[in-house]
Amino acid sequence: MSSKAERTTAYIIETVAPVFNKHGYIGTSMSDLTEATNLTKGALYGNFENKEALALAAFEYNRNLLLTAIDEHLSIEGKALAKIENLIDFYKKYDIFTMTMGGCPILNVGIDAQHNNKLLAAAAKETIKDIEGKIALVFENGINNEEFKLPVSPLQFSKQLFTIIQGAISMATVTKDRKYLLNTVTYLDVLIKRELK
Amino acid sequence: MSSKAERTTAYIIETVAPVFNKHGYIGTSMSDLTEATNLTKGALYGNFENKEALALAAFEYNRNLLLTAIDEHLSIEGKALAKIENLIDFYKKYDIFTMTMGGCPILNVGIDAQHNNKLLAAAAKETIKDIEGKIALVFENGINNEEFKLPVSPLQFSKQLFTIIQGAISMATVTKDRKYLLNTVTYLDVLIKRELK
DNA sequence: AATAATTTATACTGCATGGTATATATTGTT
DNA sequence: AACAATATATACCATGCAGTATAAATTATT
Repeated sequence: MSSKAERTTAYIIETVAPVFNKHGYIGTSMSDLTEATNLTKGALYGNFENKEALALAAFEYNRNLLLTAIDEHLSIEGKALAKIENLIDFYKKYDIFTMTMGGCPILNVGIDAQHNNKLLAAAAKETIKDIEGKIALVFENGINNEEFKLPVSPLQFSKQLFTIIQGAISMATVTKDRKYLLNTVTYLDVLIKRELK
Repeated sequence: MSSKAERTTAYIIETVAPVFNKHGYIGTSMSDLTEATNLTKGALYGNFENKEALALAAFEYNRNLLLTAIDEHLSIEGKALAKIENLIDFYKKYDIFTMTMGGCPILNVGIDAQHNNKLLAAAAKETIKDIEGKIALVFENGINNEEFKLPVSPLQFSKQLFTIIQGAISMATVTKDRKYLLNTVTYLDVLIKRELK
């Protein structure tokens, strides 16, 4: 069983993660975190070196939640096209999925950290690369199994797909209107079936 | 001619605008602004009520730069399709266009202000609505002139177009890779011509 | 040119910030 | 159960924050 120390560290991370994701690195104060966790500064600084280490752990936590969900949706039984459609379907409720984490971590951290924290900005960028790679892998399998052909390389197609998805997330976030997610997803379903020949 | 006071107010806004856009509302301190403007707090508070009023004026300034550029690209001589293509072409160099303002104001302010400042968040949302309306108007004209037909309403098509564009901007921003803009624009050119029948 | 009005600079609030030193409490080990 | 090790709480830095009162300097008006 995990030690008490390990459990509080984990508790801190998961409690702190949505706070950082919502208010950003600079927008989150240490007292915001003591308030959220009901712990004192001593506890936080005993478990993490400083605010930056906390923010990085928080992002990594959200990032893993997201990557795990994507993996799950891409690893269902069936053909590559079904996996992709399943992933697209996941983004239909992406606002609900990201609700507990306080919004899309890639977008929030990626934009917030851009001019405020290099490590966080790099982590957001890396996460995009990871997701694009995961999607590209499924497209590759589809091609190898002679399921369909693509007009461009698997990675390029994956990038274009994720760009549109991320556009829907951005618009839905800024306008607080989930219709952007719904409409984009239905559009993507049509698009995918048309492009994959 | 404008008075000295009017000119300094304008000077403050245009100097402060990129600072706010880069570092966000909370991430920008009054001393950041005195440093950027080479003015003192007295001068800033003499021209603006508080930090929030400064941030709002700064966003409005960037917003107007953007809306003006969009208007210009949509008001060239010729058919509706040419106007749309001209707008899409504008976004190919959007990173360069937004460089002096420190990135896309809609995205930066829209995400940053989300949980930190209601007025700024509302302003970003409103700007999206304005842009969508402007694009939709062009599509409407194209339909009325029997230039083409659309699979959905002009506003809906405009929203879908802008969602993809904003996706490219988000991805290019977070990954610091302008290829997302270039590739998305070339993709949109194909898409538009295919959809407009 | 003299004066009134306005604008800017200076100096200063009170409060919040990230971080630390140390005392206290809790945990794990023998 | 006793003790050592570790984790947490408390109290405290120095610094930075938004904002203000007032003095100095600059405009604008007569």
